[in-house]
Amino acid sequence: MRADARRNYDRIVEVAREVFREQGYDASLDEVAKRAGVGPGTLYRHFPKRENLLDAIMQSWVDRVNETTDKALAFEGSDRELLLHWFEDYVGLISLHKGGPAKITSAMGDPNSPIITKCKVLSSANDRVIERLRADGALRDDVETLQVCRLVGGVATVADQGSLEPEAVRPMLAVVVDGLLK
Amino acid sequence: MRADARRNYDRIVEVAREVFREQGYDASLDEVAKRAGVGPGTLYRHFPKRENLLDAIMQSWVDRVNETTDKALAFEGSDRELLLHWFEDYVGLISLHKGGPAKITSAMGDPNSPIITKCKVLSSANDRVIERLRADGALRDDVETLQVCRLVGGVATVADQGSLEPEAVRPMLAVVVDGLLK
DNA sequence: CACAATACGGAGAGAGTCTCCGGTTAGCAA
DNA sequence: TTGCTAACCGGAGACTCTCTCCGTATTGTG
Repeated sequence: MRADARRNYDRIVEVAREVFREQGYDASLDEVAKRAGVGPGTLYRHFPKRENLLDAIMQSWVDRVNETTDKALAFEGSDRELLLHWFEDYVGLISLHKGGPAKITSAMGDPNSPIITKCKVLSSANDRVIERLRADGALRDDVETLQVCRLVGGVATVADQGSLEPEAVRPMLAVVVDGLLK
Repeated sequence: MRADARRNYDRIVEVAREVFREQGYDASLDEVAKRAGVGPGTLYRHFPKRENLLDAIMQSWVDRVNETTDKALAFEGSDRELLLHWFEDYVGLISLHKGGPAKITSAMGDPNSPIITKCKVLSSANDRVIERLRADGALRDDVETLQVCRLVGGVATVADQGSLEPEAVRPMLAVVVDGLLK
């Protein structure tokens, strides 16, 4: 990759992160290009689809997912509390910007999504927590990771679209937790 | 309302129902107008916002909600089965077209939404079921209707956006049911 | 049958997406 | 340094969708 291309690529990602945070995932890409000081052509060459841009934005986010999971697993307390905290973390992780929870959760089941590798990261993280609980014998038998991701993703999506406070989200997550544990 | 206005109004609603079913809630409104044989001006005069059109579409749907609720309450079986069946019905009721679950569920908490009266209908229906279970002493103490609507709406939203089969949705609803019952 | 009042519809402004291609620049070889 | 070429840039513009404005047409009434 040529140096000027790299420069533009990085700048676009940086600006897009900012714009998406301000205006949500539906923000105008031409505005992103404008703010990054490049033409629309440059943006669309680097990121043919909106989701390719999202994928690039989420590159650095992977580390945060893993760190968060480590901390969640190191938690000392009841299984119930552990799972509830993890779900709250999970919601936080996918709520990067307005529209994020829906986008990420629906990409979860689509092998052709440009952000599928990011979904895999998240799914694996969730799996670590689930397996830990399963090993404790705390979980119901028929629970699978994808299902859990969808359930918690659903709560996050509703919270995102209804601009709910964390205090309104917790009780919903608690219901899911209770439904999953023995 | 003048006769020609009434005619156009009805025709637009009828066509919109069809177009939304075919293409989802994001369908072009100009296309709706075109198919209804009216100009865009006419459509936007009757329905200033997309949601006003949705509200009109859902007018006849109210009866179906009430009928479905009656049937659900007449169910003879365990509380768990009753609630699971009701949730499946609920998902079906809000899955009128692609984008429906998200739209309806997020309008649930917004008093200014044009479809708020429809949300109230749904919320009341859900309340009837919840209260019946509460009277049986089957429910946890801190359960409230709005929360339940959001939880099930979240599942429906995820299912809608991921084009999930009913067989994939049922286990998720079962988790919610187990989390709500004592 | 005439005449308000009401409603129609399409041209077009504005915003967003995305492409195409003439012009520019980086990086390398001499 | 200079010159060359592959790689890259950027913006004009085609297309789509939303929504408005206003001259024209239709309805229902006195």
